[in-house]
Amino acid sequence: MPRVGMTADRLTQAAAELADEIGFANVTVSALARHFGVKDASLYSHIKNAKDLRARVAAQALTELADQVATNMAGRSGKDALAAFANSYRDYATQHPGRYAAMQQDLDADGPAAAPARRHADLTRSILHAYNLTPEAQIDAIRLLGATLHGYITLELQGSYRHTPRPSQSSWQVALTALHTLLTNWPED
Amino acid sequence: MPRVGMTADRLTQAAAELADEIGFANVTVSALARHFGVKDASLYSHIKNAKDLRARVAAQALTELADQVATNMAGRSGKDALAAFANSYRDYATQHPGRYAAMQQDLDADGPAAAPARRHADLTRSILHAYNLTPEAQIDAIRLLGATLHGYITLELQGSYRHTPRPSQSSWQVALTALHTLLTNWPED
DNA sequence: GGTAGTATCCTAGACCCTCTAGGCAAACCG
DNA sequence: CGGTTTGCCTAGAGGGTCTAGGATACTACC
Repeated sequence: MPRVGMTADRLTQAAAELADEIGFANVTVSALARHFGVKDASLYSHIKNAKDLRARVAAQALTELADQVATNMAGRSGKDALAAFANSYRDYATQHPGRYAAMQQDLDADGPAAAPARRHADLTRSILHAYNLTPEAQIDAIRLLGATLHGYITLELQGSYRHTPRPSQSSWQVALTALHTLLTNWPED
Repeated sequence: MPRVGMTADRLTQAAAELADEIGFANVTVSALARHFGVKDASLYSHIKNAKDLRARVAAQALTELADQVATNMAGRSGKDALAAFANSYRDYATQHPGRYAAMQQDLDADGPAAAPARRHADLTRSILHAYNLTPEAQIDAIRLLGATLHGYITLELQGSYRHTPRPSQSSWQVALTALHTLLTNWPED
């Protein structure tokens, strides 16, 4: 029995790729073992259990995405930063639907995904610097922004916009413009 | 062996209640059979398979929610209608998280949930009557509205807003006001 | 290069969930 | 009241999760 050379990281990477191919819900310990030509039980030396595997995939995806967001936002501010931020999310979700789905699970506050999740919160806040908001307005704005983008991407990925002639790209542009206008003229009270 | 008197509808109803109690993901044929004090195999005379069961729960939830939305929106228009619509969704999701999760699955276009899903599309469109939009703007508005509300509710339910002092209710009100303002002053082009 | 130790992968097996096939009996219906 | 339907059953195959414990490929040290 030659050793395959599995490590937690290689398993996570393979699981992430598998998620994009067959859907995150179908990423099982068994499927992953099959992919490596190995018995199920062998994986449990590297991962705690199935939930742990999924959390690792989520952590990896969150890190990748945060890197892309940070890169694309570099040197931009205001509307450009907003667009870069939003488009990074949407593009990532389109290119890696399985990984994006992985990020949506209930992830434990002490799991491997906790640290990268905080990075996302910071990146989101950084967009709002240009828009001079009071601390409370900032919280509302973050929530609204996150909700809108996440909601749009989820529904688009789910296929909700496919049965209407108008291209999703147009609606997306309109949404971004609307968010920018809203942030610029945030209701005082 | 006394007969329990299961029907597809009673199973669906019980599955919906179970979903709210233990989470939609944990609603299995086995769990449902246990709940009725019956063997797993017995359920398959009433439902096609596990997927069918879940689709039925989704259909039931969609119908219930559409009824509530329609009731709460009756006689209202403009901002009142928008608020009634949005709050109906949010309240339903809060009171019935399992059922709300059921609605988010990929549901086949020919499954039991197809008809109620169309009702929701119609109800959403009816909100926009008051806001005089061009046909294309209407599509963009529906998408943006749906995305924002769905995104907000999903994130709130997921607990994303629990670790910040500001009450979610305040942010929700701000979001509704912002949506109303946006719809009232929809960007011409 | 031999040997001791460790990490990797294995077999075996328990448990849960899904679903099919076929049997028996309760309920209904003429 | 006897026949048919239908509801629930047992039996069992197949797949996923996970633990315990055994065997072997590698590593490191003498």
